[in-house]
Amino acid sequence: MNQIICTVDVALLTLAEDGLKVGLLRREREPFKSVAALPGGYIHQESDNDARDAARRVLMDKAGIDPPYLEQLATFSGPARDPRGWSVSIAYYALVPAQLLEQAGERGMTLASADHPPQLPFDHRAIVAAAVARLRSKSQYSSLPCHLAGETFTLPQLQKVYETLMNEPLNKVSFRRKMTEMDMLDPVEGRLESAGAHRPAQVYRLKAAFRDELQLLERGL
Amino acid sequence: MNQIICTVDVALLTLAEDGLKVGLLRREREPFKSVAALPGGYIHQESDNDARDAARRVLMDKAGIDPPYLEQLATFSGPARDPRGWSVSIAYYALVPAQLLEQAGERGMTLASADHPPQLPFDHRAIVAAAVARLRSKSQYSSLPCHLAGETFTLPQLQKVYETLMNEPLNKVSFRRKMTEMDMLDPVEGRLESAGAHRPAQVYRLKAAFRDELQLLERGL
DNA sequence: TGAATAGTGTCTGTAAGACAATATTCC
DNA sequence: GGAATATTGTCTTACAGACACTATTCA
Repeated sequence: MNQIICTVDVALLTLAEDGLKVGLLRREREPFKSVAALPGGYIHQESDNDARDAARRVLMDKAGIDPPYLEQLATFSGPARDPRGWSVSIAYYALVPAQLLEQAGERGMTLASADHPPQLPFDHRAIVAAAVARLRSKSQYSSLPCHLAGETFTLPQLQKVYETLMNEPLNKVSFRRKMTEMDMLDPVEGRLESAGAHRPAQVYRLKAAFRDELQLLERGL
Repeated sequence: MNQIICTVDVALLTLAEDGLKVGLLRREREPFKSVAALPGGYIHQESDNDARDAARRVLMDKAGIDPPYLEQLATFSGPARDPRGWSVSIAYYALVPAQLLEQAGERGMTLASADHPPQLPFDHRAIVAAAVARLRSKSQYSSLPCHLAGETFTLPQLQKVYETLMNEPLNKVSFRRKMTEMDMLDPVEGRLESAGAHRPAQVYRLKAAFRDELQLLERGL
């Protein structure tokens, strides 16, 4: 009997100077051997305790990345998305600060625009589009973007992250009021200077309670 | 080689007098034969064009229901959730007005509390919990609850639906302002009287554009 | 006419955005 | 001191909720 192919794929998202990026790797095997695609692979029944485990394993094995934020996105399925036959891909998306991706660059990972990705095999463009939509949607009313800002960051930096994701300028006073209200940041001793001759900004880090769990806002922004 | 089991399960949600309900069917086969569970079944590679098709087919075949709203919820997976072995269940949730479920009652469907479901096989309780959480979350800021109100409904009826889902009373004036702002309802000619001696309410129906697509609110409620 | 609920007008408090003043750093 | 950006204070505007009034039906 013809069996359904069960895989996981991960849209690894990060924020670069020129916008939101998705990480791609050249495929090591057929189909689409040596074509750039989302990191993905078969579920291993012996070693994976669930699909999330499989996604983590794939990221670690193929890119050397242990993502600080990983969430199930959606499952893509059908007879035509994979030339090998009827397939199911449980898709995840991960958020990684730009710094962390540098290591992965050495392992062959390249970054492509997440908003206008190049041609990709399978239905990976649909997966990327869904990941970007999910990220943008959740950015409206949650702490999700913090995971793109890195381990520590200043409020002006974090505001720029939100602004890039939401694609609109935010009111500085309102933004700070919201961040205070969310009560999810811890100030880090010492401060940080930016480009130079001006007042340095306070450095913050996400409170431990919000590393794995999102903080939601009642009214958005 | 041991193959992964690929199934779909559907949490069929409806609103009764005493709260949110989930539809259960007695299983026709092993495992858990004749135990009440969510409607579900194998993906059929020959006939299903994707997992959503499988979910529709399962609902139609086993309950005779063509749900007005059906959305992918999440995928549950692991070696232990199904005694047959490592399995993947692509879970969906469907919203059905109470009226529509009456037909299904004749086909053996029973309703259980969705908030406090009885013991269920597999990880069906987790699926129900996820479906309820998703519904409640989306009710805050979208037109989703309309699909529980039936084909046509009055604004007071719709407000009660929202109130039940959100588990809090809503301001009448604000609620109506929001509904007007969302601009998703068409008034139906004629009116409707409720329990009797008082002014009848205008009957509305969802505009066609919002039958399959949700309308989202900027600020919630 | 009275009871009951539908639908609307209006006031008030709260929260978001605009604007601007103050703070702190490097040169 | 001057430039530049961080941070905070305050005013204005928009919107959500409270309250109350009008509308419409049935008995």
